[in-house]
Amino acid sequence: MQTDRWPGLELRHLIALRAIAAEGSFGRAATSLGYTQSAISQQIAALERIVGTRVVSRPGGPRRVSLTEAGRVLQCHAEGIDARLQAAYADVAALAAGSAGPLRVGTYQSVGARVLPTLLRRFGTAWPDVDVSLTESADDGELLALVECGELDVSFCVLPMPAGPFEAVELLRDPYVLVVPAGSPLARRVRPPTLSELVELPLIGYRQCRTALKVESHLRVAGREPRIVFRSDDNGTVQGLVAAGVGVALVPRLTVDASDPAIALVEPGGQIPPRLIGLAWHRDRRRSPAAAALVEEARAVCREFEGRTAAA
Amino acid sequence: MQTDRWPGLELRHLIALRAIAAEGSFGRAATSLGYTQSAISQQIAALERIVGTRVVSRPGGPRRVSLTEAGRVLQCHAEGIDARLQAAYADVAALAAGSAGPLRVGTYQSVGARVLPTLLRRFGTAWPDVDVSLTESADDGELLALVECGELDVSFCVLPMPAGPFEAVELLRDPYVLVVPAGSPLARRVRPPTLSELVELPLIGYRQCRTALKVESHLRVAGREPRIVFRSDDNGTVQGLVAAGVGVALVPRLTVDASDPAIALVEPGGQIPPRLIGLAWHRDRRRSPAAAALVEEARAVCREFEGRTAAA
DNA sequence: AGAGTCGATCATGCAGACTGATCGCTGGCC
DNA sequence: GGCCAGCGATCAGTCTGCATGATCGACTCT
Repeated sequence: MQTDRWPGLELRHLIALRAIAAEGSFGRAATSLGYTQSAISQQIAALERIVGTRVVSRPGGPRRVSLTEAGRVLQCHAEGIDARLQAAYADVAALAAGSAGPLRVGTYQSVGARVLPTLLRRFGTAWPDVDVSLTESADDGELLALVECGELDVSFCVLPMPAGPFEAVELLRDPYVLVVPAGSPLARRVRPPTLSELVELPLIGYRQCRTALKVESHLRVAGREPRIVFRSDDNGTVQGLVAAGVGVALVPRLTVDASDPAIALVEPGGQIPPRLIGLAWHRDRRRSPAAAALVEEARAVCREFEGRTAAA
Repeated sequence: MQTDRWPGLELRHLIALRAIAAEGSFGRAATSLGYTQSAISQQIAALERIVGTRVVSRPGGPRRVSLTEAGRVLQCHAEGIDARLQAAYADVAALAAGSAGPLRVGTYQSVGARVLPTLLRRFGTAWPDVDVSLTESADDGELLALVECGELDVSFCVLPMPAGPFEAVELLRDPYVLVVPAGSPLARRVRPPTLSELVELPLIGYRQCRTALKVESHLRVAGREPRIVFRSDDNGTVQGLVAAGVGVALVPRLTVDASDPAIALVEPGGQIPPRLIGLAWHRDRRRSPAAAALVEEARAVCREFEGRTAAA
């Protein structure tokens, strides 16, 4: 343990450092932690004595203090340690709940509608004791944040992931399709529309989805700004707007309910890279047998799913 | 910080837990930490009060204590936190040393002889202030352990790496070649020798190299046990033994000094996957500009190197 | 049954963490 | 230019709480 390098270092020192970084002042950090300014002053003094370097630069006078470079490095590691403690807490809590404990899964609409039903049904028969709880969000970054702080055990996500203490497996490649009204002339076309044709169309887009931004910037490569006539994060709404003739939508196939007679799907021409859907978990957390089984089951379900759509 | 989940938790509790896991007894853990048994007893009691679960199972009587499952989970996270603290220490120490500080690089013989000279020469002219110190080992696991505890900044390694808090880039693919004595009939063969022919030959192997084991098990697939007539970890020795006619050696091309007139190189037939050489660093440590530059320079050097050998 | 080993517990002593008050410094304001 | 407000450093005092040492109870092995 750190015994041999930084004897005397305590978590409370790192907590104080972090509070100072957040508040920009010893006094405010103190009140935010329920201490007095004097206590914080002494804690930082102790910390600096331990690490042997100044970690907070005090400009003097009524100016905000800031971390030195060493302080910033230290704070970064403090965040990592904090994350690890959160993971430990989540693990111990999960262990205390036992195998009957909840398995908390993050998901979003498209995955939820297509692969989750099958997955949950199969998993439920294999692990009847585990009760799965779902958390849905339109933005997978939000879900990953919950995974990071231990409030979710696994979560669907779009690959590549933002940086963080995560591990993930790729589940399936979800190609983009163009959703058009059923009667549209586009639906009868033989040649797929090119990227530059796509840019000309009135598009219905998402509001805050990370993948949607990527697709739009992809369209932008064609030279012109895509014309987004409406934004919604609800797949049903997007599809309904297309059916109503408001515009067309370039969306991952999984988000589409293909049985809707009011719309038709068109393969877009330009090579738009498919959306990669994965299943992610906390790198540093213990993988419970149930969670591991869920991941395996999800892979199996998605393999079948891809096989089916490829055959169709 | 953990303030909000486990108030009162201190590093010393985790240290005590770890000592108990290592020693198997409160008393021995106490003496190993310089405490009394009573103190350890109270620390574990406090820890269990904080996390809300028993973390050490005390069988009673003169039997070894052991960690409960929760305890083991906690200890695993404690190791991670310890590693993070070591990384923090290394980072702060490196920062204190300034840009003139040492850049400690782990390497092994073959890389050292072929790519390091060029790399160091170029890096030295670009970063004259940085003094690079080298640590050599025949086993890259040893080097990675030094990276993990912060005593090396970057290290060459063979991919895929053992698990650990590492990141790495692939530098080059190093194909295996068969080293035979210069006069050997093998050197004049047109068709490359097959795997099953290789197994028949007297082989000179390595002693403790992780990659060597992989190659030998690869040969074993051919059905028969390869006949290792001698083992050495020194590339020069291996090559000398081949030259002396003791046997032949199946080694990565980088380890061979091709200018030696006493030996000849033969392309082996069976598809032996090439050795992948990478450069690894600690995932959680700050990448100093010098270290990042070294990595980039190494990639450049190896790209050229591969181009040259591919052309030859 | 007795000896020996181990952890739990209790009273005690003490280090060190926090408090509250005070001082010195700096920048902004009149 | 002088005053004031805000900030951190410092110091003495208090008190929490950690470690100590002795003792007790539990258990195993002989």
